[in-house]
Amino acid sequence: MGLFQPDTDIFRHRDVLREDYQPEEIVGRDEELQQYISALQPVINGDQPANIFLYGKAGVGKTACTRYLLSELKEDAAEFNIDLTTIRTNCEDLSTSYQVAIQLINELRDPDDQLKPTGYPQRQVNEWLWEELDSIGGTIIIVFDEVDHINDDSILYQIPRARANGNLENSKVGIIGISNDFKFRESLSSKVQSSLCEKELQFPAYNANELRDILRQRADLAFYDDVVPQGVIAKCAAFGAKDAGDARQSLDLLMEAGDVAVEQNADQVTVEHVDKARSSLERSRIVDGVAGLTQQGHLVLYALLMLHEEGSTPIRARDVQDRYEIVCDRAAVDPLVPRRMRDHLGELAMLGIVSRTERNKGEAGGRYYEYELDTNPDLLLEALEKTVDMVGVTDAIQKRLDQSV
DNA sequence: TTTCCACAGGAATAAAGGGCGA
DNA sequence: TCGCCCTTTATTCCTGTGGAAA
Repeated sequence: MGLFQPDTDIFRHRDVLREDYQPEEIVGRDEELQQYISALQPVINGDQPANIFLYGKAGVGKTACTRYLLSELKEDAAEFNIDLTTIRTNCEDLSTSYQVAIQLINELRDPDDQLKPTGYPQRQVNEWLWEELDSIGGTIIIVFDEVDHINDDSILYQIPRARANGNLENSKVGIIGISNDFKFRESLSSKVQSSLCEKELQFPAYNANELRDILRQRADLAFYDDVVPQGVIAKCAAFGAKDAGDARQSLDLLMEAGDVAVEQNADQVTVEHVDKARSSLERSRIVDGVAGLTQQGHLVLYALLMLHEEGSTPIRARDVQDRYEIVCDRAAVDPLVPRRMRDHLGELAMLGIVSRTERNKGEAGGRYYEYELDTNPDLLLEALEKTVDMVGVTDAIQKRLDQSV
């Protein structure tokens, strides 16, 4: 027998479980779809499209509904001879309006006429953007997914106003902004709020029943018959429901569980596979999170890890600072000021690596956060050691620690 | 009810770094 | 190469905040 042989085939169409799969039918979002349809109605009437703002936690179907409705809208628009173009931009890796504009231009331009991500004057970039948009003509809907990643909102202001400001003549542009962050709306300047948030749709979290329906629908397409028992569906649904009614998490888990089953040559996915999948997803989440940190982020995490091992957590930022400065000293790196160190702690909290609890001791001690690890420390250490720039640092710290013992 | 603690986190700004056109 | 432009990381300064204590 050769080195390679086909896996046991329990997957019919594995891609059905992927994030970018577009289901033919949306489950459990009837009410939201109705509201969404009426918000998009002006397009079919040939009017200027409304700007729509969608918010709701991760994995509650905002993107899926948008994709689904826009493809329906395109078909219907064609029927009524309406010239409709839709552009989707994920702002996940874009932090400024400048980058967003470049990304949009590149999406509209030929692949051999692309802009580099930096180096042009802002005004020039804007002019190019209006040129590209105006040359399309008709109705244009631009979807900004994860719009909260953009730190300045100037593009969200400029695009809806472009026609009024004389930058566009042939095209009617509408924006759909999608965000996980409820506070994002508040953080927008009032002029953007009034234009972008003409229509607001809120997507509530899925409950466990809706999650089960979604998982069942996808599992029936993704796997062969009788491969996924109801107990597995229920377990994956419970996992998503526990966190935030997150369908994406549940689907990822189901796919990973399927992969585990394939690896083990099983002909059914079992609850044990789900457990294994869960820890493997957790592991890669941590490893990726840690790998994305800067060296200073690693040092802060390392300091917190040491404190955790000593049983000193939960701990307030200023006490972390003391240890952090020692770590920096041993690693021969200049320590950051407390304000900046707190930013790194906040970033760790955002990644879910550490958790923090607000404390308030009033006049006696003021208001502050206490931080503690929210992750398996062994996993963290493993992730830290995997990270290139930490290799030398952890070794150096370890060596000096050994010496000082 | 007012005061006040001690940090949270926003804003302004600087410095370093990297890509661009000319 | 130079000057310009944007990004990232960091510093400094400052206002906001919630609840125990006065």
